[in-house]
Amino acid sequence: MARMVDVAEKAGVSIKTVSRVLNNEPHVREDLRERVRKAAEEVGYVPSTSARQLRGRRSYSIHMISHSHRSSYVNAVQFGAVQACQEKGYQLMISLVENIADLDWGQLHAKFAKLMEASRPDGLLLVPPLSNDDRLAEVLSEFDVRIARVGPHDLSGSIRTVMIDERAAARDLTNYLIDHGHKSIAFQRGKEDQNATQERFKGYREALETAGLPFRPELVLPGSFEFASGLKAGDELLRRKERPSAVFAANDDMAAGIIMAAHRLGVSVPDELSVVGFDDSEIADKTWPALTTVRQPLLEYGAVAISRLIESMGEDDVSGAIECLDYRLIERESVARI
Amino acid sequence: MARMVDVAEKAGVSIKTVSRVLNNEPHVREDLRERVRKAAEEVGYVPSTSARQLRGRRSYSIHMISHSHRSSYVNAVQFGAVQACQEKGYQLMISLVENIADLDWGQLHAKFAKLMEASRPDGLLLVPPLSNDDRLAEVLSEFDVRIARVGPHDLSGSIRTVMIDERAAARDLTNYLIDHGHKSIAFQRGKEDQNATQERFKGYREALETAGLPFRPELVLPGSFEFASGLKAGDELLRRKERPSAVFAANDDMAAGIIMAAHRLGVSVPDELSVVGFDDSEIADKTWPALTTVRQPLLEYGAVAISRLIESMGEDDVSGAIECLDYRLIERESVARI
DNA sequence: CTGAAAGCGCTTACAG
DNA sequence: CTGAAAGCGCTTACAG
Repeated sequence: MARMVDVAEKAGVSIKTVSRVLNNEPHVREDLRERVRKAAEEVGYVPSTSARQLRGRRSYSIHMISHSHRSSYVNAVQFGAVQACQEKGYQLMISLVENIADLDWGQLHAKFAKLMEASRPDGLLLVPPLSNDDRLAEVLSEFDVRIARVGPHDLSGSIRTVMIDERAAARDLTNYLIDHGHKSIAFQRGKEDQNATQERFKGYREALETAGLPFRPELVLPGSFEFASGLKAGDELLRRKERPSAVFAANDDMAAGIIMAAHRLGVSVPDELSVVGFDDSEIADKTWPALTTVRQPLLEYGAVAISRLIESMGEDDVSGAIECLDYRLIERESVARI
Repeated sequence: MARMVDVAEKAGVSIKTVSRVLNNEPHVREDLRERVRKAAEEVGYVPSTSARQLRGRRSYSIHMISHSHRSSYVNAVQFGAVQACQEKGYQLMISLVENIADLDWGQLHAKFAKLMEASRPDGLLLVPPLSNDDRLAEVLSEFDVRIARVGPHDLSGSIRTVMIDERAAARDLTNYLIDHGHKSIAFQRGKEDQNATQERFKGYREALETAGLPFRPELVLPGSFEFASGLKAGDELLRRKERPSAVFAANDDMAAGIIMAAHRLGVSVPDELSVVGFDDSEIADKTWPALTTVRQPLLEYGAVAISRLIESMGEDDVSGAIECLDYRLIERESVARI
């Protein structure tokens, strides 16, 4: 393994000059710079991460904190994050932190203290539902790390956030149903402590209001973002005497559950019931009929959040800029014109 | 941040003694051991990973090499691996290596050389399809890392392997269909370069043979393990004049595709066509009807592979033990008795 | 059984 | 613009 001294020797300079060139620092003549780069290339130099970490007091790593592996949302964000990290010479580490609701403040603090001390990441990437947890945000503010989060947020807090305008997307999707002639549209909510639930619901209501359609509370169903809750809600809804002509489920998994409930009861989708979801997750094109939904740029979430995090490492700026990315309505086969 | 000297001072011993205690090395009196442990606890000592890495020439990290994030198989294995790593004080890093088939030997070697030099993992965890690539195995053997892989293998090579007996599982599943009265059973193959395809197919044939049923080549369909290939194969199969009463798809995603093809053509599942898959992946209980399949212990794959890898770090033993875990047949609603 | 010294490969702080 | 020295926090190799 080539070290810095080897490069320095080859180029006929001191190791400090090599360090300057390789870290893109100023105060090196251009010809020396060239010579060093060439020498590094020739000896096949790769910097030792552990030495940089030890002396530089930085870890060159970012920790993504996730609550579960059973989420295609999380996995897609992770993929984008891994790619961005690889490009910038950082490592992405994954930690699973389950059931934080069960921990009191002290336990939560201790858990993260241990995690931070063991790996000392330069940055943290939070994904839903952890990115929605105010208590967690408060705990983390006590540590010296940059944080970025992904997912919808109202409050312009002090944390860098990458998201889409979920309310606008939910409005668009509801309008799509209205444009197809639907006047009686049910809405299934997701978990109550997630901003996604609130934002998507607000978009739904706003679209109804703008179109002059009545909001009917009995058409709002509870949910948990899980497939099983869609199955249950669909079953309940479809056994009613008066059925809506369409359902907007707050995510695709629940929409898939509603579709399965319809199959079981012999209700034809979309002819007797139109269904739309949200996210465009794995299952969206594997239901029958395939789901009309909104695509979130999940890979981009990860990539953008990581990039901002790394860019901010040098700066003092800890302000919580919110970055809104583009979403897209994906038209498939689960909506009928009536 | 507490360092080793702080612990040593508190305990009234040298830092070498602290190092011995914390690394469970011999040659320390029990009372000193106790004193050091207590001191470490009191000052809240957490070892510096980078210092250990730098001096010890080990990274305390394991790299999981994966081809894609769009695989619930990979994600589940990863989850098990992360947990095992956390328990043993290791870090799991994730790298994505796409399209290695497009690279020649030199490029492949260069790609991995770069990856290994940048992060210097102590071990590598390979998952399908990368764990099936003989060329990759050859390239990796040139580096000084322990390797473990997950997934089916015939050959008792020189790489530690964690798997299930896929052939036996495929036999069981085929027998399940036969026991339900099916005599004409189609089989959809997966990707041809994966051992899973070969093993599952062999199990299917063996079961037919044992039951005295004829093997009919026209009932063997090509596939790629992807949902779309199931859709295509199902469509082709169901348009034939003579249809089998059951299909065994080499994984769940294809089985889900076949079910969708049936819905589209108005063929009732399972009444007119029974379908079984393999893996028990995310989609298996979200199809309609839900899939009868074989569950692989994916979390356990990750956990066991990581444990074996870490255990082997001290040893010289580089033999490629194969470890077979238990599988389980999951009965759902996609098979009819005829 | 215990410890003093050296050194892993870098970056920081300082000097010229 | 360039470099010699010190040191990050451990483990290795050696001595007693």
